[in-house]
Amino acid sequence: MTTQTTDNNKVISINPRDLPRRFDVKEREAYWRTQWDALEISKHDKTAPREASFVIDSPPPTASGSLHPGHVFSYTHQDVIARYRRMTGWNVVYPMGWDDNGLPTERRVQNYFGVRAEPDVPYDPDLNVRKRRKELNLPDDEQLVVSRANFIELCHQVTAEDEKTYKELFNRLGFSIDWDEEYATIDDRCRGIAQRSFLDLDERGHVYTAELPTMWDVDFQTAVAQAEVEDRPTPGAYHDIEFGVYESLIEGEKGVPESFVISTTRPEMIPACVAVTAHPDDERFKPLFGKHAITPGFFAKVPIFPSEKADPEKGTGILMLCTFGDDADVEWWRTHNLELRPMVARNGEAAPRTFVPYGSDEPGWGSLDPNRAQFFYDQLLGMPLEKVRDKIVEFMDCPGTAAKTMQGTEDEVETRNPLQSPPRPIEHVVRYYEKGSTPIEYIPSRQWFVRLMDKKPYLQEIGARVEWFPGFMGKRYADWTDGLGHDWAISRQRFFGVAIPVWYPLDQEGNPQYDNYIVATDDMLPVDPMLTPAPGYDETQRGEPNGFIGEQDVFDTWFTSSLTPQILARWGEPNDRMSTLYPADLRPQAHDIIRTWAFYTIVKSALHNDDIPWHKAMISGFIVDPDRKKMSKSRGAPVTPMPLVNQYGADAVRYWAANGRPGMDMAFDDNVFTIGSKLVTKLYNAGKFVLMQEAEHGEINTELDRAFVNDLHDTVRRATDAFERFEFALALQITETFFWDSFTDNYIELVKRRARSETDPEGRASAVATLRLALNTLLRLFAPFVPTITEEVWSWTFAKETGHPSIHQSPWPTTIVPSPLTGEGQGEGEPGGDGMPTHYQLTPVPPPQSESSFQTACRAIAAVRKAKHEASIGLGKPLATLTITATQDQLQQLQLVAPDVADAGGAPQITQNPTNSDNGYIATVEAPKQ
RNA sequence: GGGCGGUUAGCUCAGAGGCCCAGAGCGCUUGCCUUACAAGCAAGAAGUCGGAGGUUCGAAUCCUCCACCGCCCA
Repeated sequence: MTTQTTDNNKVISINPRDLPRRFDVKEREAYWRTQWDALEISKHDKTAPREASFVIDSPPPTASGSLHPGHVFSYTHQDVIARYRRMTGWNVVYPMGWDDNGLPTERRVQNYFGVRAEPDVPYDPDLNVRKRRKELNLPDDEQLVVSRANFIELCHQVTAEDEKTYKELFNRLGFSIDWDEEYATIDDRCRGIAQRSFLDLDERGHVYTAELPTMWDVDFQTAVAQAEVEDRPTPGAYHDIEFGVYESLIEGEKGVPESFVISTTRPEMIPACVAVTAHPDDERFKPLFGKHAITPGFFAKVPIFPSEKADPEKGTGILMLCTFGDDADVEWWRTHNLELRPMVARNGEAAPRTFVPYGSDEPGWGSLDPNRAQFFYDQLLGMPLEKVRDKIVEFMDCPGTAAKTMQGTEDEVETRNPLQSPPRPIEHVVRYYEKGSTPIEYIPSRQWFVRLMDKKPYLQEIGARVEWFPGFMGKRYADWTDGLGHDWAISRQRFFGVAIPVWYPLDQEGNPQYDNYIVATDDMLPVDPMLTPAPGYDETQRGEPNGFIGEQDVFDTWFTSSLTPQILARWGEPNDRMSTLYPADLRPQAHDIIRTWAFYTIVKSALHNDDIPWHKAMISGFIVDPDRKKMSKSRGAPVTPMPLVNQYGADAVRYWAANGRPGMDMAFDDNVFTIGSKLVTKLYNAGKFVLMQEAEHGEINTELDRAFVNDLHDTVRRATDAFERFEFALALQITETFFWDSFTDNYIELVKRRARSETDPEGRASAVATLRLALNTLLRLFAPFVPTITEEVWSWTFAKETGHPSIHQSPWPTTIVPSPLTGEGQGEGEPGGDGMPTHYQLTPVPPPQSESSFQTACRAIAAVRKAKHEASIGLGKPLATLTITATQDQLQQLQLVAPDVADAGGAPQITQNPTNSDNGYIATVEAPKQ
């Protein structure tokens, strides 16, 4: 690009012939990405004080997940804010991390390599999966069993590859991420911080370990937390099954019914039934309260008690409690001190159990007829619950399971089958692990928990101190917190995760002393208790009586990712920056993870720091299908972002994303990409036109120009206001409308001739100065949205003129915006120190005689166009005469800008025709005689 | 069942007390190769602002109820 600098008194203009006719998006995007790296536009000043910094706690993506338009959408929102904040003088800290530990990666590794980890397999330092599979002649559908350490290595290998794909897209889109701050939630640093978090929570008494019924996924065989569970409509069936009444059948008590019918969707849980309940006001069952039921087939004697929570409308109104069918069972079991009969093994199959007579010393489940119970039960062994259900229904449809047979053998007793009628199919909602495909079970197991149930009001109070954009998202957080039903289960029975830094001493018999657990000391972090001995022990004592064992479980992924503000601030590390980077300023994220990421981050910040994790949370919406449904991978080919960038260019894709307001879902509509491309082209062409005008430097002295600058100021003010409220979509719209309608379609057309005038050097200088001021300003307003094209046009002359090689390092065009330089902004800012750059001031231009002069000119020229159109005169054709009819007042207004209007209309001058009726400006035109 | 959003032109969406007797882009109709731009410019057609009440001089906008769509939670 060459610029012409003829002499010092002329503006620097460009020769359009130096520029390609069309903007080569791909080539220039690649060029500017490289330039931005060289100019370090994404770097921040590590020595800057807290109040001058703007810290973005960006979401670390799971790279093993698939990229989709939603990523582009919400990450663009962040970058728009980051770029805007940089221009307003903030020291923007914009890091990026990867949240790769956890199930999605494990699953991907399992599928990708065809492997499975097992804890006791020895590590193979030279493992080559493909080779080994071949050696063992494994069929494709059989998994190779590898060691935990090998498996973890494979996870790292896969995520490293996947991260590249993400990084490439992020760079293509021009995200101004500071990659110096890159982290992964599984790297040494983050593992250390996650474990430090555990140590701190332990010290403060917020964690505990206990053997409790916990929500469990039988496929992945791990505990899951409430936040990871979702309800899904699932086909099921009601089974009406008759239970016996002990007091009546066995003891012969009069006035007590012999039996009652329970309607259940989970007949497979009958062996685990430990009680029966109905509503206390339910007349039908009042005689049963205080008595005992006999379960069909397994002949357990279980109490029948009244409970307010039983719904008389549901089923037959009386229900069985099992250990454990659902949340309510857990609650009843706890409050009524019921027996524990857990029948589901961790793999989701019926676990081996022994039935014994009541009163026996043998361990086992009591039964009035242990032999028959055992006979039935043993047929269920090794079956998944679904099969168990079928089998039990089968049992219930034969007389031998009837409770009444307790009075004698089935031959002697006239009875009927417990199953009263064929199952009645229904659809009901069932809880699933969000990544699983088999319903959640409640299985008693030893887990680690963070105590939350006692902290709801406190957590709500902290959440309320965060400023949410849009505001209603704050209510989502409050509602979720309000509805918490469990403490946070933080242990997971996985491999690729952060180890829980605890050990358990073993007693003389080699039994673990869970309550006397040993935690790591801070200087050991990060630590793997499976590899490092507990403090005070040596490795030879591992697993030995009086020795120790290390905790095998790892943390819930959210346990680490909830620490992103602390990770960024390097909490507890030698270069701890908590005092300069914490709490963060902005948490951008989508609304689906308010209950997880946002919630847990607030939990951690509250418990560790008694503070908010960030001042503001900007919540992005979702990308939905054109039919308003959630975009799903299952339906058709998913849209992947990279082809979109290739097709439309990064700026156009960003334009699309920036059109989605915070909190609002947006339909996927490729139309908007086209609009974005058009904007890019328009900026290119408008830039070319403005900068090719040659003129002397001069004052902006013409009424039209001054009025236009006045409108430009107004646009800057409104766009800035919108940005300050995180309404970037509105800011874009304001800028775009002004650019397209006011600037290119009207102002440029009005001054085109004057800008080239040979006879009016002052008017020409004024026009060119205004054009350049407007372009310069509008480019800056657009820069956060379409960084490439604005940088391109900026580079032609403005980079040199302003001394800012990159527009992205140039100041935002206003002085009213809050920033560390003006001492406003976050509310706690201090005035900027000496040597800080001053804001870019719009050239002080004197006010116009009438603020509406520009609008007047626009209305008048529109009337001229209309007249020309109606007279079938081409817009570019000259006119012999131009008469404008309007009221006296309007004509007076028009007088101020008449020469420009006449010029733009191609007329020598305007003939005024006053009228009393106000119909706006009406033009009458005459073409020149041929 | 509860909470939160949404419902405006054929499509995608702005507008949240008077500046709107209703706006943009796309699509549609008509005209224009006007030396920045045909990926453009201009002129047009097109909507009882989901429904019903209410407040008000005045309601797309505020209040109440209802319907439908979506999300979250039971």
